Amino acid sequence: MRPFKHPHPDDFVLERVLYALSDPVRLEIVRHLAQVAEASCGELDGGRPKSSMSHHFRVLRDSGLVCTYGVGTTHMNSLRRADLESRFPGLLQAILDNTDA
Amino acid sequence: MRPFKHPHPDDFVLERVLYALSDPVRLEIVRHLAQVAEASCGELDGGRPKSSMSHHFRVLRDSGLVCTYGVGTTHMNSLRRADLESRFPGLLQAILDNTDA
DNA sequence: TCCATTGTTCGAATATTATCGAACAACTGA
DNA sequence: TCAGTTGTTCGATAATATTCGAACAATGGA
Repeated sequence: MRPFKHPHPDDFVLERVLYALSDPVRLEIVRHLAQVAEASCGELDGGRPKSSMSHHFRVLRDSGLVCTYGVGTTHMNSLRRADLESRFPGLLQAILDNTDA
Repeated sequence: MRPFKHPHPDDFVLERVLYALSDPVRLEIVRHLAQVAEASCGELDGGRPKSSMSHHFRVLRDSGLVCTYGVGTTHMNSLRRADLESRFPGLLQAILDNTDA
Protein backbone atom coordinates (compact mmCIF):
# COMPACT_ATOMS: atom_id res chain seq x y z
CA MET A 1 0.00 0.00 0.00
CA ARG A 2 1.74 3.12 -1.17
CA PRO A 3 1.10 6.22 0.93
CA PHE A 4 -1.08 9.02 -0.32
CA LYS A 5 0.32 12.36 -1.27
CA HIS A 6 -0.49 15.13 1.15
CA PRO A 7 0.21 18.75 0.28
CA HIS A 8 2.60 20.79 2.35
CA PRO A 9 0.93 23.57 4.35
CA ASP A 10 2.68 26.14 2.18
CA ASP A 11 0.77 24.73 -0.75
CA PHE A 12 -2.64 24.89 0.86
CA VAL A 13 -5.04 27.01 -1.15
CA LEU A 14 -7.75 28.80 0.77
CA GLU A 15 -10.30 28.47 -2.02
CA ARG A 16 -9.76 24.73 -2.17
CA VAL A 17 -10.17 24.32 1.56
CA LEU A 18 -13.39 26.32 1.51
CA TYR A 19 -14.65 24.34 -1.45
CA ALA A 20 -13.87 21.04 0.23
CA LEU A 21 -15.85 22.16 3.27
CA SER A 22 -18.81 23.41 1.24
CA ASP A 23 -20.08 19.87 0.71
CA PRO A 24 -22.36 18.52 3.45
CA VAL A 25 -20.88 15.04 3.30
CA ARG A 26 -17.33 16.31 3.62
CA LEU A 27 -18.19 18.82 6.32
CA GLU A 28 -19.77 16.01 8.28
CA ILE A 29 -16.60 13.96 7.94
CA VAL A 30 -14.49 16.85 9.19
CA ARG A 31 -16.83 17.43 12.12
CA HIS A 32 -16.63 13.78 13.05
CA LEU A 33 -12.85 13.76 12.80
CA ALA A 34 -12.71 16.81 15.03
CA GLN A 35 -14.18 14.70 17.80
CA VAL A 36 -12.53 11.33 17.46
CA ALA A 37 -9.11 12.44 16.27
CA GLU A 38 -8.89 9.39 14.04
CA ALA A 39 -11.30 7.18 12.14
CA SER A 40 -11.35 4.68 9.32
CA CYS A 41 -13.19 5.34 6.08
CA GLY A 42 -15.73 2.72 7.01
CA GLU A 43 -16.60 4.50 10.24
CA LEU A 44 -17.26 7.68 8.33
CA ASP A 45 -19.49 6.58 5.51
CA GLY A 46 -23.13 7.03 6.36
CA GLY A 47 -24.13 3.94 4.46
CA ARG A 48 -22.90 5.66 1.31
CA PRO A 49 -21.12 3.71 -1.42
CA LYS A 50 -17.41 3.32 -0.91
CA SER A 51 -16.56 4.77 -4.27
CA SER A 52 -18.43 7.95 -3.39
CA MET A 53 -16.67 8.22 -0.07
CA SER A 54 -13.32 7.57 -1.65
CA HIS A 55 -13.92 10.58 -3.85
CA HIS A 56 -14.72 12.81 -0.89
CA PHE A 57 -11.69 11.66 1.04
CA ARG A 58 -9.53 12.50 -1.90
CA VAL A 59 -10.92 16.02 -2.06
CA LEU A 60 -10.29 16.42 1.66
CA ARG A 61 -6.76 15.09 1.34
CA ASP A 62 -5.88 17.21 -1.70
CA SER A 63 -7.06 20.36 0.01
CA GLY A 64 -4.94 19.61 3.06
CA LEU A 65 -7.77 19.08 5.50
CA VAL A 66 -7.27 15.40 6.12
CA CYS A 67 -4.37 13.00 6.41
CA THR A 68 -4.84 9.37 5.44
CA TYR A 69 -2.52 6.49 6.15
CA GLY A 70 -2.91 2.77 5.83
CA VAL A 71 -3.13 0.48 8.84
CA GLY A 72 -3.56 -3.08 7.83
CA THR A 73 -6.42 -3.28 5.39
CA THR A 74 -8.03 -0.10 6.63
CA HIS A 75 -7.25 3.53 6.03
CA MET A 76 -7.15 5.83 9.00
CA ASN A 77 -8.03 9.48 8.62
CA SER A 78 -7.24 12.42 10.83
CA LEU A 79 -7.69 16.16 10.74
CA ARG A 80 -4.55 18.17 9.99
CA ARG A 81 -5.36 20.63 12.73
CA ALA A 82 -1.89 21.99 13.37
CA ASP A 83 -1.08 22.41 9.70
CA LEU A 84 -4.37 24.15 9.07
CA GLU A 85 -3.93 26.36 12.09
CA SER A 86 -0.48 27.39 10.96
CA ARG A 87 -1.66 28.25 7.49
CA PHE A 88 -5.16 29.59 8.21
CA PRO A 89 -5.26 30.59 11.88
CA GLY A 90 -8.69 30.35 13.43
CA LEU A 91 -10.40 29.15 10.28
CA LEU A 92 -11.06 25.55 11.18
CA GLN A 93 -12.12 26.44 14.68
CA ALA A 94 -14.58 29.04 13.42
CA ILE A 95 -16.13 26.43 11.15
CA LEU A 96 -16.25 23.71 13.79
CA ASP A 97 -17.75 26.07 16.34
CA ASN A 98 -20.83 26.43 14.22
CA THR A 99 -23.28 23.84 15.39
CA ASP A 100 -25.73 24.87 12.72
CA ALA A 101 -28.47 26.80 14.50
CA MET B 1 -35.76 49.28 -9.04
CA ARG B 2 -37.15 46.75 -6.64
CA PRO B 3 -34.83 45.80 -3.80
CA PHE B 4 -33.08 42.45 -3.74
CA LYS B 5 -33.97 39.75 -1.31
CA HIS B 6 -31.39 39.19 1.40
CA PRO B 7 -31.58 36.19 3.71
CA HIS B 8 -31.97 36.65 7.45
CA PRO B 9 -28.92 35.62 9.46
CA ASP B 10 -30.92 32.76 10.95
CA ASP B 11 -31.23 31.37 7.45
CA PHE B 12 -27.54 31.55 6.61
CA VAL B 13 -26.16 28.14 5.69
CA LEU B 14 -22.51 27.51 6.45
CA GLU B 15 -21.99 25.31 3.41
CA ARG B 16 -23.40 28.00 1.14
CA VAL B 17 -21.16 30.66 2.62
CA LEU B 18 -18.10 28.47 2.20
CA TYR B 19 -19.09 27.63 -1.32
CA ALA B 20 -19.60 31.27 -2.22
CA LEU B 21 -16.12 32.02 -0.94
CA SER B 22 -14.50 29.12 -2.76
CA ASP B 23 -14.55 30.99 -6.05
CA PRO B 24 -11.54 33.24 -6.68
CA VAL B 25 -13.60 35.97 -8.28
CA ARG B 26 -16.05 36.08 -5.40
CA LEU B 27 -13.36 35.89 -2.77
CA GLU B 28 -11.67 38.83 -4.43
CA ILE B 29 -14.91 40.78 -4.30
CA VAL B 30 -15.31 40.04 -0.61
CA ARG B 31 -11.72 41.03 0.10
CA HIS B 32 -12.22 44.27 -1.73
CA LEU B 33 -15.43 45.01 0.12
CA ALA B 34 -13.66 44.36 3.40
CA GLN B 35 -11.48 47.35 2.68
CA VAL B 36 -13.78 49.89 1.12
CA ALA B 37 -16.94 49.09 3.07
CA GLU B 38 -19.00 49.86 -0.02
CA ALA B 39 -18.52 49.62 -3.77
CA SER B 40 -20.55 49.54 -6.96
CA CYS B 41 -20.62 46.49 -9.21
CA GLY B 42 -18.65 48.39 -11.80
CA GLU B 43 -15.82 49.03 -9.37
CA LEU B 44 -15.58 45.36 -8.62
CA ASP B 45 -15.50 43.74 -12.03
CA GLY B 46 -11.96 43.14 -13.19
CA GLY B 47 -12.86 43.86 -16.77
CA ARG B 48 -15.14 40.86 -16.65
CA PRO B 49 -18.48 40.84 -18.45
CA LYS B 50 -21.34 42.32 -16.48
CA SER B 51 -23.49 39.25 -16.84
CA SER B 52 -20.78 37.14 -15.26
CA MET B 53 -20.39 39.55 -12.39
CA SER B 54 -24.10 39.75 -11.89
CA HIS B 55 -24.12 36.01 -11.36
CA HIS B 56 -21.38 36.20 -8.75
CA PHE B 57 -23.08 38.99 -6.87
CA ARG B 58 -26.23 36.94 -6.74
CA VAL B 59 -24.37 34.00 -5.21
CA LEU B 60 -22.82 36.33 -2.66
CA ARG B 61 -26.18 37.88 -1.83
CA ASP B 62 -28.01 34.56 -1.57
CA SER B 63 -25.43 33.18 0.81
CA GLY B 64 -25.72 36.24 3.04
CA LEU B 65 -22.24 37.57 2.47
CA VAL B 66 -23.14 40.72 0.62
CA CYS B 67 -25.91 43.29 0.72
CA THR B 68 -26.86 45.13 -2.47
CA TYR B 69 -29.04 48.20 -2.76
CA GLY B 70 -29.72 50.57 -5.61
CA VAL B 71 -28.45 54.12 -5.64
CA GLY B 72 -29.42 55.91 -8.77
CA THR B 73 -28.42 53.78 -11.73
CA THR B 74 -25.75 51.94 -9.80
CA HIS B 75 -25.91 49.13 -7.28
CA MET B 76 -23.89 49.48 -4.15
CA ASN B 77 -22.55 46.42 -2.38
CA SER B 78 -21.36 45.97 1.15
CA LEU B 79 -20.19 43.13 3.36
CA ARG B 80 -22.70 41.95 5.95
CA ARG B 81 -20.03 41.82 8.60
CA ALA B 82 -22.20 42.09 11.69
CA ASP B 83 -24.71 39.53 10.45
CA LEU B 84 -21.96 37.12 9.54
CA GLU B 85 -20.21 37.64 12.83
CA SER B 86 -23.39 36.95 14.75
CA ARG B 87 -24.05 33.76 12.85
CA PHE B 88 -20.51 32.49 12.26
CA PRO B 89 -18.26 34.18 14.82
CA GLY B 90 -14.70 34.59 13.65
CA LEU B 91 -15.24 32.96 10.30
CA LEU B 92 -15.06 35.99 8.04
CA GLN B 93 -12.12 37.41 9.91
CA ALA B 94 -10.20 34.15 9.67
CA ILE B 95 -10.73 34.16 5.93
CA LEU B 96 -9.87 37.80 5.45
CA ASP B 97 -6.74 37.46 7.56
CA ASN B 98 -5.26 35.09 5.05
CA THR B 99 -3.21 37.16 2.67
CA ASP B 100 -2.39 34.09 0.64
CA ALA B 101 1.21 33.22 1.45
C1' DT C 1 -38.59 62.96 -24.36
C1' DC C 2 -34.36 60.99 -25.91
C1' DC C 3 -30.10 59.07 -24.68
C1' DA C 4 -26.32 57.24 -22.06
C1' DT C 5 -25.18 54.55 -17.96
C1' DT C 6 -25.56 50.60 -14.87
C1' DG C 7 -26.93 46.08 -14.02
C1' DT C 8 -30.24 42.27 -14.43
C1' DT C 9 -32.30 38.43 -16.85
C1' DC C 10 -32.42 35.03 -20.45
C1' DG C 11 -30.54 31.32 -23.08
C1' DA C 12 -27.06 28.36 -24.58
C1' DA C 13 -22.50 26.39 -24.55
C1' DT C 14 -18.83 24.67 -21.70
C1' DA C 15 -16.76 22.89 -17.68
C1' DT C 16 -16.78 20.77 -13.08
C1' DT C 17 -18.67 17.78 -9.72
C1' DA C 18 -21.17 14.20 -7.60
C1' DT C 19 -22.68 9.58 -7.60
C1' DC C 20 -22.24 4.77 -7.96
C1' DG C 21 -21.47 0.01 -9.94
C1' DA C 22 -17.80 -2.95 -11.35
C1' DA C 23 -13.21 -4.30 -11.47
C1' DC C 24 -8.90 -4.10 -9.15
C1' DA C 25 -5.23 -3.85 -5.30
C1' DA C 26 -3.40 -4.44 -0.58
C1' DC C 27 -3.46 -6.69 3.53
C1' DT C 28 -4.71 -10.35 7.20
C1' DG C 29 -5.91 -14.69 8.96
C1' DA C 30 -6.91 -19.46 8.50
C1' DT D 1 -2.43 -20.20 -0.86
C1' DC D 2 -7.22 -19.02 -0.61
C1' DA D 3 -10.84 -16.24 1.09
C1' DG D 4 -12.63 -12.17 3.28
C1' DT D 5 -12.21 -7.24 4.35
C1' DT D 6 -11.21 -2.47 3.19
C1' DG D 7 -10.68 1.02 -0.07
C1' DT D 8 -9.12 2.74 -4.57
C1' DT D 9 -9.57 3.44 -9.49
C1' DC D 10 -12.12 3.42 -13.71
C1' DG D 11 -15.99 4.71 -16.58
C1' DA D 12 -20.37 6.46 -17.38
C1' DT D 13 -24.28 9.35 -16.18
C1' DA D 14 -26.62 13.08 -14.06
C1' DA D 15 -26.63 17.33 -11.79
C1' DT D 16 -24.61 22.03 -11.06
C1' DA D 17 -21.84 25.95 -12.14
C1' DT D 18 -19.44 29.16 -14.93
C1' DT D 19 -19.20 32.12 -18.70
C1' DC D 20 -20.85 35.49 -21.77
C1' DG D 21 -23.55 37.72 -25.60
C1' DA D 22 -27.97 39.77 -26.41
C1' DA D 23 -32.09 41.74 -24.95
C1' DC D 24 -34.35 44.16 -21.32
C1' DA D 25 -35.26 47.44 -17.18
C1' DA D 26 -34.45 51.41 -14.23
C1' DT D 27 -32.47 55.77 -13.44
C1' DG D 28 -30.84 60.48 -14.28
C1' DG D 29 -29.40 64.22 -17.20
C1' DA D 30 -29.60 67.16 -21.38
